[in-house]
Amino acid sequence: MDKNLAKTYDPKEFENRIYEAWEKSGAFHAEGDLEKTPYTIVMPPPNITGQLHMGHALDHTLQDVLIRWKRMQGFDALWLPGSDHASIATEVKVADKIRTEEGKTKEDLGRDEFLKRAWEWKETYGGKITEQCRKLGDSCDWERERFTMDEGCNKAVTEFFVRLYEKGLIYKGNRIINWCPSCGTSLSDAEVEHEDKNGKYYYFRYPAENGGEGIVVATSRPETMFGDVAIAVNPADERYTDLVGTNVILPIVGRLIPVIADPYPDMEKGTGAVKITPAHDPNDFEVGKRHNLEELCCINPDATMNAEAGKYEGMDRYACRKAWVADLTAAGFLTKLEDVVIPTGECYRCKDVVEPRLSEQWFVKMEELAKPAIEAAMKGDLVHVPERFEKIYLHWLEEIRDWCISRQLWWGHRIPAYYCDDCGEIMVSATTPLLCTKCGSTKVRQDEDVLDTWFSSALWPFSTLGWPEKTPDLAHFYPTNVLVTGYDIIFFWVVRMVFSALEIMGEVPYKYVYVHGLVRDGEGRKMSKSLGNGIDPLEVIDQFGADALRFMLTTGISPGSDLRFKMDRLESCRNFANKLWNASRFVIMNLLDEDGSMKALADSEKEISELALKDEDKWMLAKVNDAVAEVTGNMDNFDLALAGQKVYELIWNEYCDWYIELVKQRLYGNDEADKTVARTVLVKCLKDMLTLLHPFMPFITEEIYSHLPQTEGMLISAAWPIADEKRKFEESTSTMELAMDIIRCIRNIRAEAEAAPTKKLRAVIFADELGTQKIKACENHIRILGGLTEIDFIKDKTEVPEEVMSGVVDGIELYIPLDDLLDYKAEFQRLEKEKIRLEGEVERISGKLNNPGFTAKAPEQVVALEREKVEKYKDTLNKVVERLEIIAKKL
RNA sequence: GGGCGGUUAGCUCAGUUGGCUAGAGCGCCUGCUCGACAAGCAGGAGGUCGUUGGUUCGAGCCCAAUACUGCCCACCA
Repeated sequence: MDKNLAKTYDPKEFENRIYEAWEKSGAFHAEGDLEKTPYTIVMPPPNITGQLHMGHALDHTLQDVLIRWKRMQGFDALWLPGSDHASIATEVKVADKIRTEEGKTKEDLGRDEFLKRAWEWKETYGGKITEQCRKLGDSCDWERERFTMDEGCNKAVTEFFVRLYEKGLIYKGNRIINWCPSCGTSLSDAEVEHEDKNGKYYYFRYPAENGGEGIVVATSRPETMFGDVAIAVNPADERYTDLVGTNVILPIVGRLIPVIADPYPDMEKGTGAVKITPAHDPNDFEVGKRHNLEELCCINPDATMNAEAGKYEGMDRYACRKAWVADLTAAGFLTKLEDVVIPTGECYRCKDVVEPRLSEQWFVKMEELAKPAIEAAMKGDLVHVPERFEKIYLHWLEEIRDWCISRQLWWGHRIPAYYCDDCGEIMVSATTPLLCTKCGSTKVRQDEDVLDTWFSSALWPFSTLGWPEKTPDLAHFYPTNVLVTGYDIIFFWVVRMVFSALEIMGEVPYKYVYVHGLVRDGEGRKMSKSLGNGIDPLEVIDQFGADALRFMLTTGISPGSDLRFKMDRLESCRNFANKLWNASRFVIMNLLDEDGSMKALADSEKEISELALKDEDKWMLAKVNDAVAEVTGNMDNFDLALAGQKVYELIWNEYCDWYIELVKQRLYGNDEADKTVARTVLVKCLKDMLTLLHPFMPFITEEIYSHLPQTEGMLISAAWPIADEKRKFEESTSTMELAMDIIRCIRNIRAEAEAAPTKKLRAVIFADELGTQKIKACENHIRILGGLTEIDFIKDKTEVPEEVMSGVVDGIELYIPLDDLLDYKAEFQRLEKEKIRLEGEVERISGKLNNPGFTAKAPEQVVALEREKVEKYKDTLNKVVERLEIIAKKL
C-alpha cells in the first residue's frame, strides 16, 4: 500500500490480478437490493461458434463503461452475461469439424450423437469466451451467467411457443420459404442476404396448343420451367387477349398449360407474359392460389432436379439450367438472350444461393405482434441512440411478413409440437404428451425440427431473469435499461425482443437501444476471416493492455458509425495510460517519506475552502469540477467518446502539463503547511480523475488507486463525483490563465531566439495598474516556468532596455533582454503575423458591430462580448504596431 | 427501385440546440537526457469545412439542388 508504483507502466503486471480482486470482492454481483434503483444491461450473448472478435470488444467495452459508471453512481447495477447456442452457425461448424476430423456426416452420427458433440463444442468454446471477457475487464455478474439452451431458457422458449400457438399467433403452413440447399434448412427473411449478380434473361417461346405462335416469356431461372403450371398475362394487355383461356405447350416437355389473366403481370416488363411456377416463386404462389393451380415442385431440397425434370433428374440446378437451355436453343425455342443484373438471395451463414421453395413450416403471424412494437417507438417508450436507427427499426416492422421459425436442423430448441401417427392430430404442449389427446393413441412423436436461433434470443431480456417464473430478479431488474448492440442485428434481434417482450411482459424490454457501428480494418474493410484482416483483441491486449484497447474503442468512435482500427491510435491510448501512470508515480513519490511511510495529508474529505489554497490549486480544482459536470452530462447522453476525451484532456493538458509543473516549486520548498496543501490537492484531483476515467480504463485506475492514501475499498465500488456549482474560483482561474499566456509567450520568444531552456533570462513588464497587479499575483509562476531570474516592472516606456525581444499579452507588454541571442528578424516576423491576425479580428468584429442588424437582433450578451473583444484586440494591436515600428528601424 | 450515412489539416476523425481566432491523435519541421514520463517536454507549419444557391444580423452546423462515396432494405418475369 505505502509503496510507489513501478518505474514503467506494465499492464501485464496487474491486469489479471486486479480482475481477480474485483471478482473476489463481489463488486460484479448485483445484490437485487430493493433499496437501490436497479440499472440493468443484458449482454447480447456471443455465439459459441468461436472466439470474441473486435466487434465484441467494442460492444462489451461500451456496456462495461455504462455499467461501471452506473455502479459508481450507486445503482444496483447488473450486467448479465451469457452466450448463444447459435443454432445454424454452430451446427455448420460442428458438422465441419466432424467431417474433417472423422470423415463423417452428421447423418452418419445420428441426432443423439451429433448433439453430444455439439454440447462438447459448447463446453470448449463457451469457456474460452468468458475467459476473453475477463481479459477485457467485463464487470459482469458471472453468478447470473446464462446460456440460450440452459434449462430456464428452454422453459421460456417452450412456454412462449405454446402461448403464441394458443393465441393463434403461431401456425403451421405450406408456403414459399427461403431454402438453403447447403445447410438443408429453411431460413427467415432476415437470414437472407441480397446481392446483385450478373445473370441473363432467357426468352422462350411457348407454342400454342393449336399450332399458333403462342407466347414468349422471359425467365432468369429456366430450370424452374419444369414447375410451370400456367402463363399469366395482364387482363388489360391487348396483345394477349385472344390467348387467354387457351393452352400453350411447355417446350420440349410437351405438357399443356393454360394462359390465364391476372393483374400480377406488369405489361411494361419483359414480354408482359409471366410463367407461373407456384412451388418456386412467392409471387407465382399467390397467383396459383387465386387460380387454383397445381403447386408443382421440380427441385429437391439439395438443389438437384427431381423427376419432374425428366432426363435432367438428379442434376444440380445450375448444371440442369445449362443443359436445358442448350436443348431449348437447339430446338429453336430461345428467341432472345439478355444480360441483366439479377438480385440474388444468399444464405447468411454459408453464402449459398437461396432457393425459394414451397415447404411446410411453422410461422409466427407478425401483423398483430408488430403493431405494439411500432407504437412503442413512436410513443417514445423505446428510444434509439442515435435516433436515426429508429427509421430502420420501423421500416422493418412496417414491411414485416410472417416469420418462418422452423429449421431443419438438430442443434437448437426442438419444436414443442407432437403428431399422432394414427389420427394425424397436432398437439402443441409444454410437456410431452404420452397419448394422443384426440384418439388416445400412443403413437405420438415430436416434430423433428428445431426453432430459429433468434426465437430464443428474442426472449433473452426476460428469460435470463427467470421468466416464465415470477422471480425476484425479474421483478427487480426488469425492464432493463439499455441494450447495446451493433446496427447489423437490429432486424434479427432488437425488433424481435421488443415485440416478444410487449406480448409477454406487456412492456418494452429496455428504454434505450444504444446502437454502435462495426469495427473495420485500417483500410475501412470489414474484418473477416476470409480476408484474414481480423485483429484479435487478445493479441492487442497482450501488446498494449486492455485499458488502451478499451480507450481506443470507446473514444475513437462517433455514435452509430463504423470505427477504423488504427494501430497508431492504439499506441497513443497506451501512451496516455503511461502518462497517467507516471503522473501518479510523481504524486506518490511526493507523499512518501524516506522510510517509505505516507506523509501526513490534510483530510481530502474536509471542506476544500478550509485549506490555504493557492491560485493554481483553485484553478485545478475548478477544472476538475467542470470536468465532472461535463463528463457526467456526456455519459447521460450516451456520448461516451466525448466523455473519455474530456478526461484525457483534463489529465494530460491540465493536470500533467500545468498543475504538476506549477506545484513542483512548492513541493521542493520548505513551507511544510503549504506542502501539505499542495499534496492534498494533488491527491484529491488525482482521485477524482481516476474515478472519471475508471469506466474507460478500469485496470490502471484501480491499480493506481490502490497506492493512494485515504482510500477505502476498491475504486470499482467508489462513488462517482458530483460537481459543485460553487466551485468556480473565477478570480484564480483568470489569474492562472493570464500566467499561462505569458509563459507561453516567453517560451515562444525563447524558441525563436534559440535560447537554451536552461538559460536564465530576465523580463521587463510594462502594464497599467490592473495589469501589473494581475501579473504580480502570478509572478512566481511566470518566473519559474518561464526560466526567468527576475521580473522588473517599469512605469515608463523609456525604461525599456535596448536589445530586447517582445510580446504583447492581454495588453501587457513583455520585454526579454537577449543581447547576443537577439533575433529581431524572427521577432518582426512573429509580430507582423500577430498584427495581421489582430487586424483581421478587429476588422471582422468591427464589421459585425457596425451592422445595425447585429446589434439589434443578436442577444445582448453576444454583442457585449464582441465589444469587449474588439477593445482588447485594438489595444493589443496598437502595442504590436508600435513595437513593430521600433524594430523596423533596427533592422 | 426505396432509404440512410459520409464528404472538415498529409492520414484517421471530433465539432452536442447556428455566435470560432474550426479542434484532437498520428505524421511533419525546430529545439530539448531540466529530479513523473523520450510511450516524454517545449515551440511551430498545415484547412476558402465536396460544389452551387437560399434562410439569417451571423452558417462547418439550418433549407434546396448537385457531385462523389459507403451502407441498408427490396418477392428478383
